[in-house]
Amino acid sequence: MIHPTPRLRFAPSPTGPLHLGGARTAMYNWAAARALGGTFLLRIEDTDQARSSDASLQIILAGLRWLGIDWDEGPEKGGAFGPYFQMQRLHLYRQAADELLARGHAYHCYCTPAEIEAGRKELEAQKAGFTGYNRRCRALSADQRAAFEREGRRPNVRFRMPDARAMKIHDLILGDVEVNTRDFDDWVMLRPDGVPLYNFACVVDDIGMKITHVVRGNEHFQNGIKQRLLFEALGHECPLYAHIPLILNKDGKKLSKRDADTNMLDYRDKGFAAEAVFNYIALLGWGFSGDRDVFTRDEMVAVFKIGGIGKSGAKFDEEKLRWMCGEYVRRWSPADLVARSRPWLEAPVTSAQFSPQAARLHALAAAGLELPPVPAHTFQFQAAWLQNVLACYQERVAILSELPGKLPWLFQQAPTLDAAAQKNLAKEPAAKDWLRGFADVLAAGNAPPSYRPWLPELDKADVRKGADAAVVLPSKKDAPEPVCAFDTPAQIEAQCRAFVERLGIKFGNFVHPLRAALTATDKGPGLFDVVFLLGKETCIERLRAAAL
RNA sequence: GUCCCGGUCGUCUAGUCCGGCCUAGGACCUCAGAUUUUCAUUCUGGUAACACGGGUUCGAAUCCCGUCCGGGAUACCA
Repeated sequence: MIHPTPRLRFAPSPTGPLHLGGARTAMYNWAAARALGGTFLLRIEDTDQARSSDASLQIILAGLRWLGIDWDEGPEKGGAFGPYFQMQRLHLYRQAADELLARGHAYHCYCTPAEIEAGRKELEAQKAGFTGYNRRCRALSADQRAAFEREGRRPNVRFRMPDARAMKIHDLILGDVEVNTRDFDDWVMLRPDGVPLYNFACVVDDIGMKITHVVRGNEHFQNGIKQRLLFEALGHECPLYAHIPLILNKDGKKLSKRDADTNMLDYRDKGFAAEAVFNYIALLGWGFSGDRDVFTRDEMVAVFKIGGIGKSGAKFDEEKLRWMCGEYVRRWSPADLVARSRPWLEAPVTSAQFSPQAARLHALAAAGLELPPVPAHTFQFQAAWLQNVLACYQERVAILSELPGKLPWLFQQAPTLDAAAQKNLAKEPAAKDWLRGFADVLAAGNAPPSYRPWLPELDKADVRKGADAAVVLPSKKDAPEPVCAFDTPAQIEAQCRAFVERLGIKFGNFVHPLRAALTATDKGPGLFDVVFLLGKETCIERLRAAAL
């Protein structure tokens, strides 16, 4: 047999957002298609008309795009095997159903839901192992059918399952599994209105779209049995199946579409990096190697094999996702860091659509935080300074939404001291004198000029006079001393140590009130990077204010 | 009820197919220490698992059987 071009699909139903499990299924299909050099397509299973919506579709597509899962055929793309929406393929299902009806693989069923339920109850009462549809309409005479029709009953079409056929099937992940058709229903293929149900539409489309590998959640394993039989009845070879274990929630149960916090876009809106989320999800049931957890999409594709997916369910661990995000944030170039942080920092823009800015507002409001106003022109006219600022936070942030809450000391004229800062300021009785003294040291020194985002008249010129271009922050221990027209952090530190020595106090004792006065908190970048970023005038002002 | 699947540190996993290199490796979390002007990063080290019981074998996390536990399916949802 000539091996056909691998074709894999992700077939979501637009009845809710893209959740974790769906994202992972899409990812594994995508990775397998890329690894096999095949085609990855998207098919929209919108036959549940009551619950499908265009809004859900858009959210699903946005989620996939955000994760970097691109498709070769499907919505917005087209392709030679379309249409890719099942509701646009109804004629194909009708045609296949007629064929099956004619060949005796399917039959019309006139039972009402109540009758089906009654039949099931009866089987239960008999303590029958199988308690599905009682197959009453399997052998209806022409007269019986006509009578039902006269009653106004509209039939659906059921698939005639083989009576008791032992099947040995192979699954790429589960291996060989033995099942018996007696444990399965004569399932409904087509509703009376001609809209197909999942198993039927799925197979007709997998045939029509020449799908070669099906990777999907384990909840579809039994459907796979029905589908194999349908392929056979239709005279086609079935694709290779791979049923992957479910992602479990904290309670160890199947993740539900209705778990709001599993919407992929929520992770985007909370500030998680897309690559990190991708990387983390890939790890839920699959291992890159015995000793590496962080890898790129390309690296994944290079080694991905469907059979390498694990068999047991995985619980989602947000702690590890968080760590993963930090790993990615720390790998970004300074320019990337600025670009990716921007939506979380910049003053909100008006937009009818979703914007990360809007999400940021929510996040901040929820945390009870004041907005860190980073004016748009700061990005434009103080780019070097801002880059230094953010670089100082690169290893202090894992999720971008955490960033704004850390920056008020740089963007407010008089940031409010938090409890820790107040404590550090009050600890040493002489602290105020020290601070006043250090203000004088700075006044005599040559620290860079201050940039003050809070001033109404914002200077669009380079108020920093090139200081940030000359000194790359954060300061590193063994880095060569930069050439700068102003005092560098290292030089400021030297001045500080000399000052402390003159005073005859311990450096460690001085540093805490100094940080408190300057940053209004007890955390943050290196102290002398802080002085450098704040600039001469602002530092002197804050030190003298704190000394009052 | 019936059918199917699964079960290695708290969590994600490597090892299982082709028994010995496994006194079970890595990562997250956690704890201790180092570095240090805070926080963070980084580094070092520690705690922590083969669900249980029987086999087979010189030898089992790996093969077989049973038990228990967990999950999925059993829709005119997908």
